[in-house]
Amino acid sequence: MESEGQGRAESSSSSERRPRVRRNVTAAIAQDICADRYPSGSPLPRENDLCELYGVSRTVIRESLKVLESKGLVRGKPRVGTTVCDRDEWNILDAEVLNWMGPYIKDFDLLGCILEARRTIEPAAAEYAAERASAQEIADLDKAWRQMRDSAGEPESFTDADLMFHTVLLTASHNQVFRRLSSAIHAALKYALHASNIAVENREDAVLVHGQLVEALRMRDKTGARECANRMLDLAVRDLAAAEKVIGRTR
Amino acid sequence: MESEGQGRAESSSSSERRPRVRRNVTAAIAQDICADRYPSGSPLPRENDLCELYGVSRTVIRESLKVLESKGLVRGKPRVGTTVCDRDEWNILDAEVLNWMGPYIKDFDLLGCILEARRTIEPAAAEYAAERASAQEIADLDKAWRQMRDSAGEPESFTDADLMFHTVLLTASHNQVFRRLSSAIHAALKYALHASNIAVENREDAVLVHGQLVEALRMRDKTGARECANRMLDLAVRDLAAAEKVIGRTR
DNA sequence: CCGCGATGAAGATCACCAAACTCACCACCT
DNA sequence: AGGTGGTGAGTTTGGTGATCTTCATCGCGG
Repeated sequence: MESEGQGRAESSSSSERRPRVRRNVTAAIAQDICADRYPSGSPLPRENDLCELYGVSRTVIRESLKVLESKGLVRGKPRVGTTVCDRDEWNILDAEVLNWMGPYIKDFDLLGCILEARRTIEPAAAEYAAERASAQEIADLDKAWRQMRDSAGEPESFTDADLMFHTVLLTASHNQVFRRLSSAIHAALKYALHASNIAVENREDAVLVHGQLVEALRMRDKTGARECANRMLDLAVRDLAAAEKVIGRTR
Repeated sequence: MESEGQGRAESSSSSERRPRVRRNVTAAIAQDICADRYPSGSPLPRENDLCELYGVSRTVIRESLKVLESKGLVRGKPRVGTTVCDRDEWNILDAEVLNWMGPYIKDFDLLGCILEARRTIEPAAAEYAAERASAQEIADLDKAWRQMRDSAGEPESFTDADLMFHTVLLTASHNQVFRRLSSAIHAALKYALHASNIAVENREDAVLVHGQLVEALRMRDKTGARECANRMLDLAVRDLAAAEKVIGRTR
């Protein structure tokens, strides 16, 4: 109607083509939920209000809510409204959810759980990878490792390489469950590693162990791979603890 | 033959009396995809055609497609069409997806992967459960175990109890990732156990090991719990192999 | 061979209708 | 007279269909 605000003709001209209005709206609502703007257990505004709040039509809002519902973030009951689900009903194994939560993960509890899971899963994945990884995958791991080695002093690059390393490792396990888990954990890892890299300055030991793991995979040494993964995770535990201390002190 | 298959009506919540047309449509499309009616990599019919195929309006179709897209089953490109994603892009860690796939899991590869993952995860979860399980959770496990013990000859009841047992076990680990995984694996397990219970007649050993696990948890015996879980999974491996042989012969 | 427009399909909005849940009000019973 | 219970209006989500916009694609013509 009158107030528009819905960039109709001008906004689509040159700057950003946005065929994805809905995607942004979904993310926006999700992030508002993650940021506790809409606290757990309480109702969301009415759909019509959400339309105005986010400046889109009700159809878009509804599609977004359906997606959010399918990921367990909210539960829409027929004529009573949409309420935010409790955090442990969220599908935290979904990459998108984790991405939305990422910046707002305040409790180290979740990061701890993920680390615990990694501690369980990655050694096994490394072992499977030792017998199943393709040459290409080993090469990718090696490439990621070299990037880690060469990017001392560049936390950005280091984190990227680290992420790549773990993603490829899980993929190389050739287990569909682990593979999927990797894409989910990727998101959480991004923030955990970021925190770690802030807190920990000395990454040489991590580089060393990662390199040994690649070597073990190359040798198809299952037990060696498992041990390397274990040592890698020992370091991760240490780093998370350090990060927790730093972050905890900061706030 | 062609339609329905919808009969398995949500074992989850009790008063599930939501009219929910869209939910059914989403499931219908998803199951058609899982049944390879729309093969991987090929385009879905146009949205307007889907409207007629499933007898609903375009809005409902679109909401369904958005949900499906958010779970990685399909990928909608702006003005090109919606295509079915490759199977390994599907979010198989999503309970709904697994439920849709369930009846159509034809490759024992996925079941094998899940079993592999369980072999990795459940012993660790058992160990964590040994130190963290609440009295209530142990009681629930005990209850599930007794139901297993007492339902010899009733595969239905036995499977239910078995499912309950593993779900509670994962929950009792008090690790959010495992917990979430449990609700996902639950769906797959349902079909795997069903197959196993058909193929294997003697469940006494399974009952025995499950009982020992409960006992270990009660004693807070971490290594004992881990060992029991390992033995449990040895049986599961055996059972899946047996099931594979039987099913493989059947078709 | 290149560009230009026609075509077509998805993205997005709007205006409805339908169903059912809420709540307040009012009548009826104790 | 006061509490209980039914009823009806209003509200809110579920669902439909028409309409407009925006581009990707393809074929035609310069």
